[in-house]
Amino acid sequence: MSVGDVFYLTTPIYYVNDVPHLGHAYTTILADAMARWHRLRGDDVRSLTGTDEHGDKIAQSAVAAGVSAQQLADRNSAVFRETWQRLGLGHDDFIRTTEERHEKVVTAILHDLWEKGEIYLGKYGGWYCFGCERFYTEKEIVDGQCPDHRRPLQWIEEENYFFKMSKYQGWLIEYIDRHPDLIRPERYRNEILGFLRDPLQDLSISRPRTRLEWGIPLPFGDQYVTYVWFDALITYVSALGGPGAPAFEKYWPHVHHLIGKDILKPHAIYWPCMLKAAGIDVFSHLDVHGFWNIGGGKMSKSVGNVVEALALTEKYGNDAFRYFVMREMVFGLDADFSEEAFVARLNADLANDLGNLVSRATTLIVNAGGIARVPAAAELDPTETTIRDRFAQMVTRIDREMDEFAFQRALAAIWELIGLLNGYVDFARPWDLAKDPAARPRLERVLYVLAESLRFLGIVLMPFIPEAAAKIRGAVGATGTPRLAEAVWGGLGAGAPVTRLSGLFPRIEDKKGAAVERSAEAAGAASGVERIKKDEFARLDLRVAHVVSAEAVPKSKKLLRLTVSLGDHERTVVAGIAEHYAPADLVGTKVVIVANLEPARLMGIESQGMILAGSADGHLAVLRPDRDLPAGARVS
RNA sequence: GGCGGUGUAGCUCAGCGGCAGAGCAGGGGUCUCAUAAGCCCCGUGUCGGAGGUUCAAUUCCUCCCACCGCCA
Repeated sequence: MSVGDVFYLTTPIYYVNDVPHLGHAYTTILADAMARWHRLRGDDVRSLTGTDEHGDKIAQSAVAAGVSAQQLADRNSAVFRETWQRLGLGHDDFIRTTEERHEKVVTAILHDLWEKGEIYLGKYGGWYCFGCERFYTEKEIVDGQCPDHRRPLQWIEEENYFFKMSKYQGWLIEYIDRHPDLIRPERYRNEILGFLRDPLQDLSISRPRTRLEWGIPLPFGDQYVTYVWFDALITYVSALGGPGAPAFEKYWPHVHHLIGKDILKPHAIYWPCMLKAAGIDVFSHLDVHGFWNIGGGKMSKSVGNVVEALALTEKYGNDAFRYFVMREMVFGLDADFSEEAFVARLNADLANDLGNLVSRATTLIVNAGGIARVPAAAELDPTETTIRDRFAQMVTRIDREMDEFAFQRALAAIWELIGLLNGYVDFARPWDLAKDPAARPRLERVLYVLAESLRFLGIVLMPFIPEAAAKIRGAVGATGTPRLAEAVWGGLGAGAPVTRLSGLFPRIEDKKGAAVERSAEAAGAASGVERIKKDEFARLDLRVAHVVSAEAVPKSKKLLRLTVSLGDHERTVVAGIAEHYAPADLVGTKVVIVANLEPARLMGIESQGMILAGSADGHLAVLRPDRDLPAGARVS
């Protein structure tokens, strides 16, 4: 790529039936860093994020919450917006699928496709559960019944509009073949090519209003609304004003879609076919990242997980969080997220290497009374010319790595320089030079190399850790918005006002805590029980629940299916107590449940919680409050 | 079941035909400007297993095992 390029980057348009979690944050952080990198280069950048707000799930959640779909969407969309703000993540545009500017473009594209004969009315048949308001596949069905409601399913044939996607199969395979870097990394490209070896089906793009009102009406069939995926993908285009709009003409030819691997198929298959049919150029790149596993380490033992990951930003700062997710994960692959790994990175890379370098360099300069002059290139010794040359090579390398979304390698390149500079300080020994008046010229040269290095680092670090980068630039007297063009050796003037900058990234000293933890683990190993802190216990949401109904789960000896009330709502809980309690023993009584347990599927039934019971020698007793408490009362 | 991927030092991974590498962790040494940070030194590990191709295989091929992904 060359400087001054146009760059359009999109994150997925996040579905608002969920709160922002680590996965959303990761994508948005990458997008922010990538956009900052291109701005630094001097490119004409536009970045987009937003929220996807139509569809079944939103409509259902709204009913459950007792608000309108629009109200729910407004509320949840705002949560995303606020989260990005809190994490310091910017974007040029935030689009919502419920906005008029979007609906207009969707309607226009649908109309166009209908006129071109790309859409037809067809019949679809499937097993439908009126309780769940959804179709089930043959595999999901248990004994011909809905796995959730245990009610007979009905075979429904309904008419829907279909997009003639199948006819684009051959074209798409050829297109992907001819554009090796369309889908990156390669593993996902191969996955899509593998998928395309089987026949492609036409895509249902409508839902009848008898089932779902919450969507964009089809312009050619007012009994229907548009299927969410068809609607949501078009945001990438509608945010630019749609085909023909000035922003569209400028930015669309340079679009990069950044997504997680979970939404690969709609982006790599539906979307290019839709674009082709609509006569719009296919996006230039689809960049696919992996998942964070929150499994290993401390967090798995705790109840919370995803939310805790975001809480680390509050604890350690946005920059540290950004740095960790970009440095730890190889773009495209999965990685493990744990507080231990986070703290290890923070201490080793940010505190020991970078923070300490900044601290010692600025202290040395300030102690020596500042830097007095800019040395001529000829005065540099071999170590210093190496540093100068390595900085130049580093810029080229970051550019290359960022072109491939290889954030981890771009950061590794910067940290190689940081290591080199720490070595240079030890080698040059400016504290000794300061004791010898005759060594003053040499001292000034060394300090200049350090100050200039910090200025350089302050520029290239900006996309990755913007707050720290600004502080570093400030410490060597650089102001304003940095540009990559300034990342040229020798840019720092004579007598630049250097100020001491210490504690940029304080070390996380948790030795005491770690020791306590180890001894607790040792004690736990002896007794078979691990000790936990009080706040860990507090993460359990224990509630008094009123048992509304109970029934044995068919074909299971142990399981009872209970419907319990928590006062403001009811939920289904599956308990392995059928050998000890008859359903009638429980109905009408109050029990204690773990209310924030991750839902689990038992015998095809989703259990949203766990009943507390004690057991010994084969006897089992359900815990019940010995005085009356209202359903929903908190237990602590 | 089909297709694909991965398996390399305690951990995370790079290398992908020519004497086994990095970072972290661990051990030893050293400086004192610095955030008890830095710097230097220390790694024979059946490169998952078994065959094969080759002058030479961690690297290519076949089979097997384990894990993962996509599809059914």
